[in-house]
Amino acid sequence: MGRVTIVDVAAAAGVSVSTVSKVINGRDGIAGSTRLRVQQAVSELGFERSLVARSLRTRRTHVIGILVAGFEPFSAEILKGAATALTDTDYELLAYTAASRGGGAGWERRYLSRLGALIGGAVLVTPSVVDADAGVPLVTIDPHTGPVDLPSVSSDNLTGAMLATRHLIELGHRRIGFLAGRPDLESSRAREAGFRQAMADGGLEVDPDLVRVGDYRREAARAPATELLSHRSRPTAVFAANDLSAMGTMDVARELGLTVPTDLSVVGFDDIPEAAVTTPGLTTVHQPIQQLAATAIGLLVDLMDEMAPEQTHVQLPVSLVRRGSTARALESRS
Amino acid sequence: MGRVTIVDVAAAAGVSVSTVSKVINGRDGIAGSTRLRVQQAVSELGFERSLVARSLRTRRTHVIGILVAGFEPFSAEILKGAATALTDTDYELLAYTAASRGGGAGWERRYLSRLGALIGGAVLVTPSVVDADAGVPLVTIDPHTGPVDLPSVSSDNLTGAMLATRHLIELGHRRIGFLAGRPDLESSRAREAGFRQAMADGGLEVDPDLVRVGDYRREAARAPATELLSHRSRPTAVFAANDLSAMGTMDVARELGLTVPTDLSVVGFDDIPEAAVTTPGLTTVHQPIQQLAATAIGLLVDLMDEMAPEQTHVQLPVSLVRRGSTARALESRS
DNA sequence: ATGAAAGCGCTAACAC
DNA sequence: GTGTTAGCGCTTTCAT
Repeated sequence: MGRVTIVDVAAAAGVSVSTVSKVINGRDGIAGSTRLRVQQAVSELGFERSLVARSLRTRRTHVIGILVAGFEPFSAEILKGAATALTDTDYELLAYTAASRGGGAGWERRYLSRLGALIGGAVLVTPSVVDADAGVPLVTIDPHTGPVDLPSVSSDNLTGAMLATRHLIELGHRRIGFLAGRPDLESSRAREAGFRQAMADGGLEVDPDLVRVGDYRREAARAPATELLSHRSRPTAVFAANDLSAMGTMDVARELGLTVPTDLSVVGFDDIPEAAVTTPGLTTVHQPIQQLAATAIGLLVDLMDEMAPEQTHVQLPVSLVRRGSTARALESRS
Repeated sequence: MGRVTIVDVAAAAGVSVSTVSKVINGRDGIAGSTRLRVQQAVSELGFERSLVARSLRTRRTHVIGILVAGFEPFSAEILKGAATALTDTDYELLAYTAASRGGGAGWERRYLSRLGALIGGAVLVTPSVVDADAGVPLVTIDPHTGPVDLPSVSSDNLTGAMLATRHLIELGHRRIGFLAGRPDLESSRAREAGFRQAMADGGLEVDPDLVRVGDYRREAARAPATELLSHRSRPTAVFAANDLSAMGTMDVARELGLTVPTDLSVVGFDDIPEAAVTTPGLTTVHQPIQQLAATAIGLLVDLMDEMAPEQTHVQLPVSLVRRGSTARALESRS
């Protein structure tokens, strides 16, 4: 038998659909006996109301959308953090992404339109462009650089990048390459700024030839990493703007016959779980990704409850995690 | 301005909504000039059709649902695998879960009802009870034990458990505890069977006191693990039915002042990325989780295209990954 | 080639 | 206390 609808329940209980609707929504003004009859019909038929039909009609659901450009390690951590933050609440979580790579530019707006009122609010993960109004409360994680000023949660990317770069400098590296991330994101800019500042602080200059742009994906890092590593005077260390790019760089290094960390030190950013599994383990800047998510969920829930959150731009601290992918620079070794 | 609907587009283009609908759905029987005018209106207004309204009307969407009991490491890997498998197709991916713990019994059916035709098919991850018919094609990953026979994808759990147990036996362990998983899942039963068989093969008997039941969650492992480890004659090794339980066991061991692997060896199952990050790293049975997902997606897409998949029950191979959480048994050490 | 109208499952006025 | 009705945004006959 097909899906059971409110009409079936009404028929079974011998009442009208609006009565059923009132019962399942806990409205009052319903005789106790009627309520009972309806409830019985509901459980007998195993009725569950359609989120779709309901959201088409009302302007609010209890579903939180997490909109991401793709399911990769970073967003997966976000999902875990969001779920944990929502444990034992009655919210439901809906993560959405187009399968096609990155969803294309402006995916956030498209997803939001497509989902409509299905979700009562959304967390946008690394969004590029969003026009402020979507009809539902929005919170961003690691957002783009730009004019629209949505509540946001991010890490202290500047400090993180300085930590990573300084670590390399302390190991004696002088020629340090930088593999940047998605240029549209604030995080990416901050990481580049941190890199440059730490280099300047260390009295080193940045060779423009040793700066390349990736887009945070492992595969996309291959081309720029290859350029970096086949440079006639190649760097002895590379700071990649995220772990996936760093892993891509290590892939390329291996193919080029370079040993990490002997011939090349590599530092990433994020500290996704995968970073510990590479060989050698990846030295990286730890971002509290799950906390980022929990914080975003906190802000969003406040917004959905029509409470003004206390802060609308939250920045969380980062730290350096040393693993096996970095070592003293060759020339400075005994 | 509120969300732009098909009505707005129709008004802007000076045509009826049905004409707009035909254009955006590529139906023919539309004058070229009209089509152009509509398309222009669509892009000018940034119109994106509502998945919700559409799915209410039609009986099929291009959205694949991944229904999970929660976003934890295993399901996160599934998501990554599914996304990778669908790269550059025009499917969209929607992962859904209730925030409340586990979603309650029968969550699969509830989610399915709530989502209705919003999704054109679904992958059910570790489902307990599903009545076959949901109106859309369904594929399960690591399903329950029971009568309903949906297409399924799982790992060779029996062999995996034997591998893990045999490894412990080879290290000289004799008192080996087992921390089982969700009893409703086929995987859990198979892992227990594998454990028992390997024990028997090794000429060891299973002490019923050393078998406890968890439910695959880290926190839920605390109680049974505590019982196991505070047993008067405690085991020198524990095989936990999944990594999260194994990590919970290590948590308890630490609190009890036991050092892993010196005082206690621990083996898990799954090889989630987190397993490599524990201290010491967790020895575990590697399951190709992302491949499980890719396989399930393959079956589902066939079903959605109304093609009969070649096989409906797929089992993937596993392997043992040795890390730091296992060592020779104390009594057998020099 | 185009439009009017019905209807998907539900909720919310408003009537009785 | 309960039922009737309109309508959310869309697709789809069926007229015109």
